Amino acid sequence: VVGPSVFRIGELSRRSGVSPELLRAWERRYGLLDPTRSKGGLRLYSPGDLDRVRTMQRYLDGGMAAAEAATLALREEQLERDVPRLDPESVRRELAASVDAFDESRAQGILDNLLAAVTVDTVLSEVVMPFLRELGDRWARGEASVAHEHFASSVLRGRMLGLARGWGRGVGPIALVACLPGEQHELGAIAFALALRARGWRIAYFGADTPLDTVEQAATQLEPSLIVLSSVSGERVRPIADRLPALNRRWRVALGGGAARAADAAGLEVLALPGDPVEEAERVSASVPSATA
Amino acid sequence: VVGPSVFRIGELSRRSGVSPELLRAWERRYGLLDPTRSKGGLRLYSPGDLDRVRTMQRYLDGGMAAAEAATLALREEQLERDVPRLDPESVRRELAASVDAFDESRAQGILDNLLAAVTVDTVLSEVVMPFLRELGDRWARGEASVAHEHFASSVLRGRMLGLARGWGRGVGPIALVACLPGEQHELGAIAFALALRARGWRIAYFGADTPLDTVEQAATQLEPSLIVLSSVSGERVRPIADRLPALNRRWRVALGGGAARAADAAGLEVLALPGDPVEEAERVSASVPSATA
Amino acid sequence: VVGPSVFRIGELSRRSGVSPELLRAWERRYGLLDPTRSKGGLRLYSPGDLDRVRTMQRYLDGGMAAAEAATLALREEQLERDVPRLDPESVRRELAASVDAFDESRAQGILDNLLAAVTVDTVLSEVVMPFLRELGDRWARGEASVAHEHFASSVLRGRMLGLARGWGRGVGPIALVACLPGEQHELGAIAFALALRARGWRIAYFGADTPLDTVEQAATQLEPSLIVLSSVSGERVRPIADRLPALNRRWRVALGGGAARAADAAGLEVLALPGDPVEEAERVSASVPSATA
DNA sequence: ATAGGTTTTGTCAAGCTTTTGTACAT
DNA sequence: ATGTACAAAAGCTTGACAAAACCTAT
Repeated sequence: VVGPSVFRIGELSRRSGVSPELLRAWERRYGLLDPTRSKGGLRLYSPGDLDRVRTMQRYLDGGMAAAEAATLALREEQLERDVPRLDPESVRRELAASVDAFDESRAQGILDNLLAAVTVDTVLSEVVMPFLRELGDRWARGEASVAHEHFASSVLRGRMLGLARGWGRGVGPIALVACLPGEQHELGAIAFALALRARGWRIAYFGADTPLDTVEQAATQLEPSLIVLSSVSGERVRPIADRLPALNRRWRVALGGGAARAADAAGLEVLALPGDPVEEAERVSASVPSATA
Repeated sequence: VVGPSVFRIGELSRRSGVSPELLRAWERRYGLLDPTRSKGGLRLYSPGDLDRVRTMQRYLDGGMAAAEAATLALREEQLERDVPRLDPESVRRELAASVDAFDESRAQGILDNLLAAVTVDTVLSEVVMPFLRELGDRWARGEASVAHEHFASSVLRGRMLGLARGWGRGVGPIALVACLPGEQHELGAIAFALALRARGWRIAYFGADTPLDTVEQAATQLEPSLIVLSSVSGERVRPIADRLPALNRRWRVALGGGAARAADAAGLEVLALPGDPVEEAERVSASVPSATA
Repeated sequence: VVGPSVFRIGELSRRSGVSPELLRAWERRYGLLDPTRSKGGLRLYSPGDLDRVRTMQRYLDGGMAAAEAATLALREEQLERDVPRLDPESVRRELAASVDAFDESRAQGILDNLLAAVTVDTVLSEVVMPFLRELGDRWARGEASVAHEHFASSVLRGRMLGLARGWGRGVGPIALVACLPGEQHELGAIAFALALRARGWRIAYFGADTPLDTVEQAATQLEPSLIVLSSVSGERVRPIADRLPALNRRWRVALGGGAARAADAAGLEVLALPGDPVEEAERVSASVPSATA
């Protein structure tokens, strides 16, 4: 991430304007730099090291004392000058770190920055969904606890529902979104609903563990253009498989997440949305006639 | 959120103009500051501490005794932290205070809190639009400067255009939104467009000072369900009044803001939207047939 | 023009300007060259070897020591790689296509991808600014309409102001950024401000068409380390030329864009920033040593 | 506000090693 | 052409020092 180690101390000094002695002092005292060494023991610095020295200089110019300047230079994020940007990989890593520390305000800050820089679609498909997958994997490997998973999903759920505010309003086609009976994981469903909303749909959202009767009753009243039922695990499908055809006759029914794969396997005729919520939303949305005035 | 502890007492003194001895006295006597310490025992202050000192100075300048000033400075911070107030009145007051101080970051924070709690519609009609009106009034009374108006509208515009991201996507009816030729104030137009977006419309936005030829050309390409032309002042209407009927024959044309009142007066047959952007958007949207699947 | 495809050490020396002894030393010490041999044992070099020697020389001139220069010359490809493959040309073409179609959502998608791949600096100087220039050219040639220009600048402005969120926060030096009276094009000013932000500055931004009184008043309150006034056209400078010296005495004033060239021509003593916003920001930032509060 | 002591930080020096261009002998 | 030698330039480590900035307590 920092580039090859190519400068000796003299060159770093020339480029930064900091004397070699001082560079060594900063290394020794604050660990500002950690150069690799040549075979003979000479320090070798990378372009990233040069950046770090310059950052340090900026803080010094700003009136900070060396020790504090160095601390800040070492953890760039703290200093709140972070330009929002999206490197999905590192954002996910940061998000993971904040979840590990149960640091909600940091997590919110990361999401704030992200949303300031980039569309909701991209946040969902490049950060949120991959992050959830990774968290699941880490949990499976025993590296993350149930507590972490709970924490992460409550933070993300709150944030996404914040974005969702008002999503039932308007003139677009209506999608009724719910999780299958027994299913507690809502995030996939919410992400899908948000992506539809970004495409002008109106959303009626029913959350986790929704009985089919509820769905049917609501649908009778709302006459949605699409009913989306979601579950992570495919096992939620079997218990209600015999009721889906009736539902599907009357409305257009789609299954999302693990349920989609199970439905495919079971030969159900419903629309399957097994993939990334944003992509599937795009696909579904493209297949619906557009509104006219 | 006070930030990292990075200033030694000398720097805090330089930035606040309060001597180090006095800063130490305030700490000892009133507990105004509670700096962390370096390994060697030096005081380390955060940017938040600097704010507190400045608040203290404000009270002192106001003629208050040091003890009282300190108590108030401490209490004020307490209040800011505890009360995530949603009372529109006080939110507008806070927003005004942050604009008076040209404090972008505080203004953003207020808007963050607001948007986390409340729909975009509400933010627009309860806070942003009234705030702009008040700012205009204060300006007319000589209490606010052009500088404040410029600053405020930059911040709000950025924020609202942030919310706008992706508003061209989807399946809803298309609204072409622009400001009349010569009109530089975009905020009303953006607010209206956002409110339409919240109702599922697709937006094509062309910004300030848009020539009618431009509008016509874009409309030919996009075939919008509605063309919205906005201006604060009614004077922008006369120069183009003779061209509106032709436009209105081919598409549905609406005028917003001051332009609406002027158009009414001039007996133009276009749709007039003189009121609050959100209400007008609701009205317009209700009158357009909804999309069906 | 094409020389022999192999040459002996004397010829390589003449062409590269490196003494034969040194060439042999580089071969022995760093394995920089691996010449074939003539029947009699003479070294035979290829044109590729000459390239490698020249590369080595480039690095040496760049201040690197011989061992490092050689290592880099040997894995040239490795180094090129760390510029993430981004073809600015084609991105700009795509952007142009989406603007031609007034397709906001596609434009946002392109920008999302871009921000995921490279820094804000790069987006500005490789894509946004060149794109705007091209759009201007296409407009001059009658290939793009005012509608397209309006549309594009709305989208880009929203995006850039999104990235701007929080740019007033922090501890860096303050830059007051505004467009000259009469100037409506803000994108250059915003780009410059973003580039400064990425270098640790705090930004107070006042937008298009800002009266000098406004600037002065805000400056009195903020005491910025730099005042940046921008305009595309040089004509905005004359009307206010007589007021600049007074401003410049009290604060450090810079003119950006077309205004910079006009100011130079008029013999004004202010700092001129005629070039690419990112480069100029780098230059300014290096030359303004300290923030004072 | 002052006095007397401590911490922080940039700089310097001594003594030794590594690196590298050039020179020379075979 | 090869191998060795050499000396200047640039680095390394350890240790020390003094000015500036801070501390506490009176």
